[in-house]
Amino acid sequence: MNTFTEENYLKAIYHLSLQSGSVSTNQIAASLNTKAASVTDMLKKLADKELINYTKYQGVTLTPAGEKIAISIIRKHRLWEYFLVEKLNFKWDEVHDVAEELEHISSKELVDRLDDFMGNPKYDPHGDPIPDSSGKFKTHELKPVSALLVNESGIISGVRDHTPAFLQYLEKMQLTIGRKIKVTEINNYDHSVILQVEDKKTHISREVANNLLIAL
Amino acid sequence: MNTFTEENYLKAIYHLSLQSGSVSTNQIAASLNTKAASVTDMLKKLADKELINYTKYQGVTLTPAGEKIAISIIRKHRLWEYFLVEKLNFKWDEVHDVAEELEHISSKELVDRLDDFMGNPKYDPHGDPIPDSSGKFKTHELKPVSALLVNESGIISGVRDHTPAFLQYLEKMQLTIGRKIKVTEINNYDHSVILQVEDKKTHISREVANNLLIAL
DNA sequence: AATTATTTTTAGACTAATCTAAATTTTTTA
DNA sequence: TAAAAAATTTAGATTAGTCTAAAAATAATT
Repeated sequence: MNTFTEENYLKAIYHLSLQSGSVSTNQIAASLNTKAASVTDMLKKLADKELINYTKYQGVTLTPAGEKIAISIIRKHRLWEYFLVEKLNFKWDEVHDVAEELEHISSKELVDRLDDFMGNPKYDPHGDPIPDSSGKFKTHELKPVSALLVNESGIISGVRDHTPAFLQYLEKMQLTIGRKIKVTEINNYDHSVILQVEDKKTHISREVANNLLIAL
Repeated sequence: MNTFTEENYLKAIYHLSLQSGSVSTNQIAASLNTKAASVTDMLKKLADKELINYTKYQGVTLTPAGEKIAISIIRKHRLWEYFLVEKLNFKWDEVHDVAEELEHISSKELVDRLDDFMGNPKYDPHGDPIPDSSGKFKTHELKPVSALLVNESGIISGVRDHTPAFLQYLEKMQLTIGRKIKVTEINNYDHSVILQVEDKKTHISREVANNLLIAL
């Protein structure tokens, strides 16, 4: 088995890889709030265990074994988030930290049973896909609201920013997963957007429009 | 906050205290599968944090602060066991190790909501009482089946041995929590006991009778 | 009460994860 | 392409938890 710390490194590398391919020491350090020197030490250890491909100064990628572990942690994280929101009535902005702890519970049996108990959900409360027991999941194609033109519409299906502040703002604006929205106007000075949400209009900034994702 | 290890020491000391009052270094070492030297080191640390009363060579007791933590860990352990059995269909002999991990999840909010979600159960799957949110719980008076005389009866309400082997044996014999039993015969050579359980008779050894607890 | 046996503590060492500061390598830029 | 800047690694320490072996204290027994 791996330590919590090793799991957190693998997860961080996985998430960073999705954007940059190969991941740098500093990227990992920033993402884990630690120092580059600490990262280097851990990279050596993970390389020894053949969970990452690492050559000095060249950045890292996950090996298949490392990716498998990363995905299993993400599966646990997202299933627990779903549980917290759907069964224990947590709000979607309150679950992250608790799920960060729960994701390290090792029992595969537990996670698979939890999955069944909840009816095998496909997406977590933030719209992120939940890997199945074998690690497979859909990478759905989402795009930011800011990519829509006037009169185009879509269904809110994810967020690019998971911070409580952003999630609380969306909640207040009723911009939650599953809602249908339509762009009625785009301000071409500040790129802010006016949306038709159900029966009322909502004005959001460019930044919010960039971080709110929709499926067409 | 405290580390997992500290929590495990406090829990062990709590359980051992119930029987012996003051707890010795060797008792703790045996209970945690560690060495006496390691225990001494940890006792110093816990004493520094004022979670235990410790004087060299004299054994330890928990301070009120230490006891509060121990009980909160036990609350979590038992609630998770209840969850695993009642919601996720684990068997009562399968839950201990998973609960040993889950009990260290720190969020009090999580535990209290879990408690409510399950309808605030009073006993865990092995019949042990679940402390409430403030740490209070009934210490019910149980006695072993071996203390019953012929023709006396009672309701199975707890076990003194929590090992999977014992629990599986009880399951097989249908000697599970809530069942009513009556002693029909006691063999005065080996002290084995013949029980009436529902509509059939079951023969159990003295050892089993010692570890099976009933409420009158 | 003296000696033996047991228990407990201390001393010193090891691993995992972290850090700061210095050294090295890579990248950028003039 | 050489010098400066940025990124990364190494060296050497630190903390938490553990261990073995030896020393010290307590308990048991003759």
